[in-house]
Amino acid sequence: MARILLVDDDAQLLRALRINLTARGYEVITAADGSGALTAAARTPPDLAVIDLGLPDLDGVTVVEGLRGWTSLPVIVLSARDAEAAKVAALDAGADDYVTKPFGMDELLARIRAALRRAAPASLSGDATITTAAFTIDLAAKRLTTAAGEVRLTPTEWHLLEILARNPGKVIDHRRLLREVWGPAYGNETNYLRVHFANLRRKIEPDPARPRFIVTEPGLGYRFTP
Amino acid sequence: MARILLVDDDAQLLRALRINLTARGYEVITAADGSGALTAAARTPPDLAVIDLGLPDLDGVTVVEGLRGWTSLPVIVLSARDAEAAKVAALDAGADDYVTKPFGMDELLARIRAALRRAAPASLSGDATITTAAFTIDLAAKRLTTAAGEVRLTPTEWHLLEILARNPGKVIDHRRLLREVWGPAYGNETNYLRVHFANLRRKIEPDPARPRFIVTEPGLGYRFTP
DNA sequence: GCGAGGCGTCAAGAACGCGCCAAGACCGTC
DNA sequence: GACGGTCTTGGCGCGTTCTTGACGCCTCGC
Repeated sequence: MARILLVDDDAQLLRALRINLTARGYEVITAADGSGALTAAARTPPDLAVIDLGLPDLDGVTVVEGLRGWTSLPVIVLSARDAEAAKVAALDAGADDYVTKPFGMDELLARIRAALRRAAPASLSGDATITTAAFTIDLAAKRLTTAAGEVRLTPTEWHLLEILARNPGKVIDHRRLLREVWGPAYGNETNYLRVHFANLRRKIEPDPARPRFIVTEPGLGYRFTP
Repeated sequence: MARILLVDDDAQLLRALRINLTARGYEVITAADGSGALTAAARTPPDLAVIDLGLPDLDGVTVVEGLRGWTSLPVIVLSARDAEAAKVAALDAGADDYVTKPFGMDELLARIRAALRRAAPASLSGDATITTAAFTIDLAAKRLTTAAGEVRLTPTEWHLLEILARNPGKVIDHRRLLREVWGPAYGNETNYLRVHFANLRRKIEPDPARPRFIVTEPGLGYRFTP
């Protein structure tokens, strides 16, 4: 089920939330401060984040902005204050929802459900299979079959192919590819892309020397053309 | 701009909301009861709906379910009651957000912005295309097609064209073009512009010697005329 | 009429981005 | 501890793109 990142410096509350969420089948990872939250999100990207505004190191709004730089996962902000200005700032920074402490657990759970429900179609986007003249991608099952049979891809190769396949015809930035696959700290290591796309092409392109589906747009990025 | 459907039986509140929203550039349609809301939404589909829970005819939750049957537009529910059960019911019925009366106008506006921002990529996707008599620019996919077929542009050519195309009809300063493409340290190297615009014109103008779409404004800058 | 500045054009060298190869580092499994 | 798979890192060659300088044309002001 969905993985949720909890960020709060109140150990009590963190524990209560973790118990409630795991009891309902969510996978929970936690962080006690802002920088910890950002690294945790980069290491094991969650499907949703619940972030307290009053963190010991960074402002909650800063954390939201840090996440929004490279991912569009839903963010629910918690806050002890009822200040309207803080709500507006957090929402405009990219947060999806705002819950004021003290809150009822059922309400938070309902808001989490609502946020995940909204995000679901975007990430799973309808048919989870994409077919081209040379191969078929089953995104849900993580399977790729060519005329010659099934092809095994490494995790990184999947990640790259998935991003391209979800935006068919569009050029995807070097930076965006690096950030989404390797984390927000990356952005200039284009050699990573060169190597992994070379491997990917060798596995799925009929003629890897003259790629037809994974096209390079020099200086811009890569494009998937079905 | 975005069209918003307001549903409330309190004429006072309806008026206040309408004034605030139209002042910010939203198009507003209103309904005073549930059935009116459903027919209004069907006739002129809004981009977002704000629905009061306590309506004279139908329950607000019923209205949300009625909308969810055929559209996925974002719904924000208003309610005078602070009952948690009602919040949970509304959110699980498909509402995206829940605001308890009395609420601050700024907060509601921020929540509307957040909901619209979330919905934007799904409904606008691929809308970033500009068409002229000679070619069409797809900014999202970084594609430019003329009558003769697709044309490949270099990164700098894209950058320059994009700036002009996003401000159609407006003259863009030499300095601004240089700063946006080459960085803040540049500002006087107008020869760069001459060379790259010459290349660009050779690729996209029907008669590069007599440019029709990328016009030079001597001493000022360049202008894009669709 | 004449000079100055702005612009378009061209061509050559420099710089860059990309594909490719191969060796080393890392990690979990047996 | 050996092993296979995967990811990182560095280097090389090639083609493209960018930069740079030079030249001629046009317009405008004197």
